Amino acid sequence: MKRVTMADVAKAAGVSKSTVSQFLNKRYEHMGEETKEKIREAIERLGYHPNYIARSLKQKRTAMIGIIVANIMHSFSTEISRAIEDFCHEHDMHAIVCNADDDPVKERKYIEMLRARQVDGLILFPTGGNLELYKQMEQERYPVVFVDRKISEVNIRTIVVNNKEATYQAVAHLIEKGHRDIAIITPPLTIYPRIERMNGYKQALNDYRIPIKQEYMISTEIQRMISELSRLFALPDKPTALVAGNDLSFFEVMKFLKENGLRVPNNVAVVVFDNIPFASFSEPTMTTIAQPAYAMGKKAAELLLQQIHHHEELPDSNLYTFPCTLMIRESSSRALI
Amino acid sequence: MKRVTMADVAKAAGVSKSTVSQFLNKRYEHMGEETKEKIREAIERLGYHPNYIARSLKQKRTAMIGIIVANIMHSFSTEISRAIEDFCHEHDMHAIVCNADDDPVKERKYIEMLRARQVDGLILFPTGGNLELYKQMEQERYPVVFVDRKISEVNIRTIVVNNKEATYQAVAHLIEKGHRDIAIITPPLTIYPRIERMNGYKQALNDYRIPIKQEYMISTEIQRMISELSRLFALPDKPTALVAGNDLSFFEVMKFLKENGLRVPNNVAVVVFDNIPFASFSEPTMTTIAQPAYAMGKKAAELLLQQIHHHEELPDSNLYTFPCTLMIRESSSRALI
DNA sequence: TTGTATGCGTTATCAA
DNA sequence: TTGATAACGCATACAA
Repeated sequence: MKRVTMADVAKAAGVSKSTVSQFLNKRYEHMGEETKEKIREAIERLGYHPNYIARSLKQKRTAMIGIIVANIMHSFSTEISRAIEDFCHEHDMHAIVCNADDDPVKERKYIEMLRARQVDGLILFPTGGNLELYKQMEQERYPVVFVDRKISEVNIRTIVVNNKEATYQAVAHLIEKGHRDIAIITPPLTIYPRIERMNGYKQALNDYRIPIKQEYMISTEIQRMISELSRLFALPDKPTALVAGNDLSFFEVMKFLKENGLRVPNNVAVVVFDNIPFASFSEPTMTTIAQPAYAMGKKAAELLLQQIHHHEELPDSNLYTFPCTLMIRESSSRALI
Repeated sequence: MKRVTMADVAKAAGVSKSTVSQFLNKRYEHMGEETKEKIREAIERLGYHPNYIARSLKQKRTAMIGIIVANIMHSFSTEISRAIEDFCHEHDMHAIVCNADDDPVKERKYIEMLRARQVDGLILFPTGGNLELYKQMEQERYPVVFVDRKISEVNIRTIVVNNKEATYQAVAHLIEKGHRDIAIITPPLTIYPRIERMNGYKQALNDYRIPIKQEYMISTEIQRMISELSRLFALPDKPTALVAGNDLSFFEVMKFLKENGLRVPNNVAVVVFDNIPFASFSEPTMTTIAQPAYAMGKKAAELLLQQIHHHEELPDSNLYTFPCTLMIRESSSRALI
């Protein structure tokens, strides 16, 4: 398995390495037809394939970008990654996807690993736990785009959705269907979008003059959700509607309801913040707050490649907010009388 | 953003490049404590980070492997990828995931791209459309593991499941519940596992002396499934049970049933070949033929890293068959009287 | 214990 | 139009 190099090709074709290099880079404007043919033949005969590692070393670019997602188990993450990959593909770039599991230590490790591998830029779902590192990249003008979470301490282009407004709209929808006992369940309020979603929930209740009850707001680890839900539904004034703060919370909710023989929407209405692949054909169909993940990923890739290729200055605003769509389906459509 | 190199560190610390290199590779058995300290300090002060590209060029290894999956939209693919990544992670390797979309042209392109990037090995869901390329890798002894599909023309380690037996078992289960009109729907029979599943279906019917009907066996593009299902359920002897050959087919089946007001399992029993994330809490819960995807991915990674690190010879048998588990749930449990 | 010299496979600069 | 030659940043054999 000894690799054949450019030098081998050059020797076989009876020309110099530089000529072969020219040929490979399609810079054969003034190259003798006969020379080209010799090289072509030698490449074919030896089965030569260029070594991108060597090229990258010389050119100081790898044509690769890194993606560090918060949690690969969220379909939101995979959908965004897919969009980024598609965009990269169209621009002769490649993407390496890493999973930080919402852990700042892993995040740091991956940022360092990817930069050591000389990726040309980074798309990051920031945990928020590596401020100095973010700042360092900012001041080095290393190409970076943040997705899903705003980090106010740094000035880095960021793609987010209108978490607060979208949740507000969903809660308003439930209220208009007659619900007043509306609970919300999210993972711990450690990151920006979860806080914003919770704020949207509170704002809606406020605006509709419905008192906020602490016991209706659950923010806890996925593993503890089922037990918290038991507590919630043991209350004398149990909720008639439930907002799941993301897809993983929603799965826990569904497991809980199933186990306890609670029917949707008859016993409780459900709305979930996230795209659920089977929402449109589950029984019942599920009302979702759909994030435009594909468009967001595409935009992130676009912004990153812009930085990589044109070294552009940051515009005045570096926050790109995408609107969500409330997809009203059966799980929340039954009016409460 | 000018990179700081080992030479910079050496100069700043007042030592030579090689000493710094020794230090970085933890070969400081006989290194002066004072020298170490100087180097440590210089690295810290300059913010030096090693360049893995340069290191890879020299060492002729990148500590990266490539994964080329058939179709990233299958949860099977993502689950396997995740297992491979986890295993790599434990062994200080990294994985690049590419999506061939079951297209031999894309597959070839990715194989060439990944090898040009000098990945140390490849895990491949082979399309079957690049035999010469597979053979070439085999004879070059380039580390490769195949997953999901057996390619009989080459002698490459391959991880598969017992497609035929598992499908047989699922169909037998339906028969024992009283079904005799059992249909099966799969994507086109272009690849090994789909053919095997279909064979398992036929074998079961044969063994139970149930005549095989051509019109009960649908193998077509995802986009055309809904219309084929319409045809199927317009038959005078419409089926009472349906086997979905994979997750994407299953989604089409569910969409179709929903649109046509057909209930599971009352109007039709359903079994699906693939892990469905929500199978255990959907309404009804879904009977699945569960593939041990995580274990398969782990094994694939293990076999690959073995080849990479130990250049081992192929054992007598290069086929690793994993058994599936029939998870009987509500969608198929109602006995037909 | 540390330094010098050389090479990894490519591209870029400049001559010829 | 093509060819020497010097980088790119690191690792390593060998010398000091």
